[in-house]
Amino acid sequence: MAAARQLLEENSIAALSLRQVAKKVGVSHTAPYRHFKDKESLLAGIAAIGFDELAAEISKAADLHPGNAAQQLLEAGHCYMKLVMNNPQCVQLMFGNVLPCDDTYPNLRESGDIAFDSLKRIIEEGQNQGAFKAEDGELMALTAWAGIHGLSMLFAGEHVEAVVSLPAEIHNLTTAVMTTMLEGLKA
Amino acid sequence: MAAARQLLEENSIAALSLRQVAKKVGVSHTAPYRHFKDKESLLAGIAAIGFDELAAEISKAADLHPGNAAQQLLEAGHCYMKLVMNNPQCVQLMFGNVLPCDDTYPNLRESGDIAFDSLKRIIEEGQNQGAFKAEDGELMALTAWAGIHGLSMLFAGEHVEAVVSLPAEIHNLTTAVMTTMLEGLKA
DNA sequence: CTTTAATGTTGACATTGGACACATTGATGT
DNA sequence: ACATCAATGTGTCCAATGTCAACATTAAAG
Repeated sequence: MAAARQLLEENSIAALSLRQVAKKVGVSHTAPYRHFKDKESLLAGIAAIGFDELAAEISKAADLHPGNAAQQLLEAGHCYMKLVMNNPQCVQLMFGNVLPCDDTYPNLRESGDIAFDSLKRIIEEGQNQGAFKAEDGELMALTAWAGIHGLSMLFAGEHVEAVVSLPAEIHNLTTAVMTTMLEGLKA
Repeated sequence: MAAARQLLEENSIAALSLRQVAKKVGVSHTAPYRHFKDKESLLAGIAAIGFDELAAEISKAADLHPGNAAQQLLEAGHCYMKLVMNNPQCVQLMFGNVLPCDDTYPNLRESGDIAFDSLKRIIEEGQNQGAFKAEDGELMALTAWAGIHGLSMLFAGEHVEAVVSLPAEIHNLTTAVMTTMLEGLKA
């Protein structure tokens, strides 16, 4: 899976072939089928790891700023952005319509839910602190998720002017956009 | 291209083959190469059409509510969401990292810019009306774009609970999320 | 020492993207 | 009327790929 992930990021998602992975690992071209039913199954495994890393990053961001939900959310946004920029192809796998989102891969769905929960915890903590308005927490978490997600996807897809390709610039822009979005969440 | 687009939405983006398209149109499997250099080139053409339709939808939404920028933005969001839900695979093509975003396909980039401009016009009109705060319009447009984009991508990827699959539910949820995001843009 | 599950190997097959040489055809200039 | 030529389509061929089936190895378990 490590080899597959590396090859995935080196080339595009469509260009990843099981045979390449097998060759990189140094086994025959059908050996991967002993570990993964499908090509899709391997991809689902990689995507699940991506969600796990995302959840870990968000939780870590929350721990960094105890008692300050707005700061936690901002920090989580920066982590989200960083992860997307560093693993664009993997993110494509996680959020693109490449994999079925039904219960074909229970691990995948579960990992995704855990990541969303870690974000929801930040929102709820902010509500308890009185920093965020006391509306439907799920809905507010979805709003925050959508904002960060959309921004990072636009960046990863290079749909923002190429001027803003320096990490520092991205950081500033992320802060600006998220600050605006935070306005709507505050109490 | 129409046949290709239909096949694209019927199956996944990876499953689309030029040969299928050729068969559907009733020509030999190499005939498409007279019109498109590449498979990628055909996909780029489809993606460009997608951006054109998006731009048209946003402009139409703006015309629907003259003088009310907030309402225009909300309407544009609903159009965006509708378009994404109706053409998920095409959107995948437009925003996924499938196609190179440099100047390999000038039409593609241009169509994308036009769509973004149509959104930016709404923001600027809102600023002129005094409805939106008078900060960097480009940045505010990016914020709005990110929010709508993220939300619709999450929906299209079925990352939101399956309970919310009815069109009416989606409409309500979109309104709720966008209303929250609008807060940060208002004067 | 046998059994068995895990893992790997070889070989085959269909599908696909793409290159190439060749045929058809319709408009154009003489 | 006739030659020219660009646009379009056709058939053939090849390499890469996903997947399957039959067979080999090997290490743990009884």
